[in-house]
Amino acid sequence: MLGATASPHLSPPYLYSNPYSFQDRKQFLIKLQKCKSIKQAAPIHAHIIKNGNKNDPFILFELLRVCSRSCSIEYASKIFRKTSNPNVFLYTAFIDVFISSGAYSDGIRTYFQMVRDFILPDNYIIPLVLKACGSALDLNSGEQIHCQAMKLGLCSDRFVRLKLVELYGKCGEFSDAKRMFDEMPQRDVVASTVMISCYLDHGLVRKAMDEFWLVSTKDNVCWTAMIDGLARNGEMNMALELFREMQMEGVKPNEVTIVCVLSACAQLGALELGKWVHSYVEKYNIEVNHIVGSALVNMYSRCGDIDEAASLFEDLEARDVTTYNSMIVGYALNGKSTEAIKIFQRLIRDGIKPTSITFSAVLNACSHGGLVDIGFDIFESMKTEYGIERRIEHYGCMVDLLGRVGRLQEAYDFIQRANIAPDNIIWGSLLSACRIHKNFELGERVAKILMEYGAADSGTYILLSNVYASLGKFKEAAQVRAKLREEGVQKEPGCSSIEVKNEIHEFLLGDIRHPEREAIYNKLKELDDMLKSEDYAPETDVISQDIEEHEKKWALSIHSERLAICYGLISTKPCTTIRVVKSLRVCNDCHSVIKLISKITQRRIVVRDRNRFHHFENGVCSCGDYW
DNA sequence: CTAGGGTTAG
Repeated sequence: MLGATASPHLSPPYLYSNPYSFQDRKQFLIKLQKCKSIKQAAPIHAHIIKNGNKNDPFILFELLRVCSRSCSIEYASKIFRKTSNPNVFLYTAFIDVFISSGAYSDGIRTYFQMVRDFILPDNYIIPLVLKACGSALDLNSGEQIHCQAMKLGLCSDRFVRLKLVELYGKCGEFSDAKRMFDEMPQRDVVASTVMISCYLDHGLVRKAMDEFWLVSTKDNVCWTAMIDGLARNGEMNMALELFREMQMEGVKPNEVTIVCVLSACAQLGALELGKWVHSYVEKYNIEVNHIVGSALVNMYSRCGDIDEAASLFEDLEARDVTTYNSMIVGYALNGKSTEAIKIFQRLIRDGIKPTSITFSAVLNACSHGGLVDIGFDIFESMKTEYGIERRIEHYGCMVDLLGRVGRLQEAYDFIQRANIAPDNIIWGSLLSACRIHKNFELGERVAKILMEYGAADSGTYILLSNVYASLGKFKEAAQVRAKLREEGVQKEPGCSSIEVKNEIHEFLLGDIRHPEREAIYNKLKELDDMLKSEDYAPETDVISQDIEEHEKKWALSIHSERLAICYGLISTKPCTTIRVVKSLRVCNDCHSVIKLISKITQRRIVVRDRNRFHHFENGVCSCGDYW
């Protein structure tokens, strides 16, 4: 490899003629086992070659293991290509390099190559490649390997079975998965966890739960898988409930559990519970590695406590690019554009390589802050300075940025000029800008482009119908709504939630399920009357046109965020901040009303919508009325 | 003399 073998006087004629070689060989093996990266291994490798051990299969095996740890496919391929007659061990190690780098199909291909070369698979390599088939959702290869395992009599092996369950489960073949699972001699917690995770991956929450309760000794991984899966399926409250139950059962959460629970808190905006989890981390000495650190920063910023997020970020011992990303996203979400850019600059100064996500975050911050020039500088630098491919979401940020400051025609030209095919999100954001800046001519042009797409989501349709409504073109607005219905695009129900005394209360449009509904609606009425004296006129144009005007007003005032705020007003102490999380974007009318409510009640109201935070204080919103 | 469970943030 390094050309050292060319000089015969450097290599002994026989492999172990050097009396020190045996000793050296053992040392090499030990040293390689300790290597975390190929960089650390390179000098040892050079030494190995000089010493004449370079064809030793055990040494080669350890070298390939190092490649696995540092995802060095190229280095591994070079080594492997030079081995003559690789055995099943070397194949296993080599394939593992592909799989741990995420190159599943290359791993699977190499396995079939091995079989063609008449090397018999063993009970180690079969589970390895089955795992790859599962991860790549390659059912076809998986079934072939299943057959081979049967012919070789390996199907009774516990690990083979585990991976068969995983393969079929991940591919959604639940009857096969269940059969593999049930045929296992004793159902163990690991196999159950695999089944549960697979159900949850496919949204089968009920089935996962049933299986979960059947596990007699649930360990923390099993609990974690269930908690995380619930959160991923939008069952945030159930996830947190299970977390409490886990502790009552005396099962100690690990780092992963903490990360999953923090993520659920972040999504829910459950600040109090998030804080509690944070104190739990400190109390039980759970290691704040960079993943836990990022999750904490993320939780605080998504719960609207950006100051706490920032001070935590400063105190972290382990920071990597994702930690920085979380902080940038946090500042952007909370409307602190300059701070976001400062973190970005610090990241660069600290010599960390930014990722595609870093740029989405920082460009998003520029867009929220209307920082056009800085935004374009950073956008340009992506390719020229950092060699990162600019993707559709980055172009989207730029369109957003131009749109926000009202440079609509430029935004349109930018889309036309971009060497990337615009999607409906990009057109949608321009459409939204046209509506806010009341450029209906361009708005309609964009609307027509969007209609041609056909594949628009419910948000796009609603935006479109709102533009028509604003133009007074009610017939077209109605047509869009009709099209929405006829194409079966589900309008996602808006849901707002508020955390009061460690409990999350959820409200839908016009919700009357809450036990304190009467007090809530009384408050709503009371505020409504006060608003009248504040010269407030509802913006009913955002409501579909097939209902009466007075009904429209009512439809607006029972928007979920108002119900949540009213509940906050009656259930929390005066002067405390009210924090509400909404699943959709805040509508224009609610935005103006909440501004007024913050003024009338002298409360700080923090609303997180689908895209960002609105910090309302004394009649003003941090978003500057553009979102 | 070589090796293998299930659950992590944006």
